[in-house]
Amino acid sequence: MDKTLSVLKAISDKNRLRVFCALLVHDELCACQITDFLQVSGATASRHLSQMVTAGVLQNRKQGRWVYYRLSSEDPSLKPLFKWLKGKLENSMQMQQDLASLEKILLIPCEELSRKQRKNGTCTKS
Amino acid sequence: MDKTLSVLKAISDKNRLRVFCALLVHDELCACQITDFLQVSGATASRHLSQMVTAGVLQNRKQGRWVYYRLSSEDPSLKPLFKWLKGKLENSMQMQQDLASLEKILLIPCEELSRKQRKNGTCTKS
DNA sequence: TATATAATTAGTTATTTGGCTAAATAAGGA
DNA sequence: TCCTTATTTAGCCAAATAACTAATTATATA
Repeated sequence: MDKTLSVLKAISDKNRLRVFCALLVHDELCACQITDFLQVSGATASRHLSQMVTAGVLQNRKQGRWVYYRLSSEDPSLKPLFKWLKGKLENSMQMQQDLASLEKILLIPCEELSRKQRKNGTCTKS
Repeated sequence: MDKTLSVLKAISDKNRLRVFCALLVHDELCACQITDFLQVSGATASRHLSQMVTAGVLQNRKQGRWVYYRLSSEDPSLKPLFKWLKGKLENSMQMQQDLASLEKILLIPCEELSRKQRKNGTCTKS
């Protein structure tokens, strides 16, 4: 039950659920892209991501200085949950807005995103 | 997304998930039975229950002074989630212990449970 | 090797949450 | 009607959580 609880907790926060949604559509996203998308500090994004990894919802891989996250395929028993969430969320307003803003973010190279984040301290609009 | 989030939050607390499990097995339980089973104050149990009702996870019916709770059948889109949870939880240690303790609780008439709860102030073991 | 930098961890603070007791509400029965 | 009582609501407090900034870690490159 505790394992299941940690999975549920990992997706029952708005920002974490937004990350989950984003990864339903875009197989893999870099930490800096997720940071920009959520409009929170890099540290905050990192903590959310690591909680999701610990719960087994996400997995990550490090490539150079960049860390890429994707939905975990480790535990097949999560599949039905993921599928259910996809059905529930794919037509939500929030998700559509998020996907639109992601499209723009993905056009910007990671270097530039990171530079912007460094400059702004915390992430701000545009 | 907010609706889905409230469903997820409604089941991502240990005590609320335990109530959910109990109702997977026992179609309907009285508030006082749930209170005794969770070993928390009646007020606390009531708050958890009402959160689950608000989220659409449970429904209730009042019969005289007693209020009975069951899993909601209002929203069919929740079915797959419930089914998934059932599969994940039905063999958990916690659930087995809870079901065993529920068996004993169900032997006691509600009047007696309530009397005990009133006496103890907060609920205590045995 | 030294510097720059993406990400994470530590430390702090504000908010949310879950618990309690006490008071209020609602329903049955004398 | 008045009293009892099952449940809920209100008000409070402690613990958990999510946010930030600053410090640390790990990696690429000059």
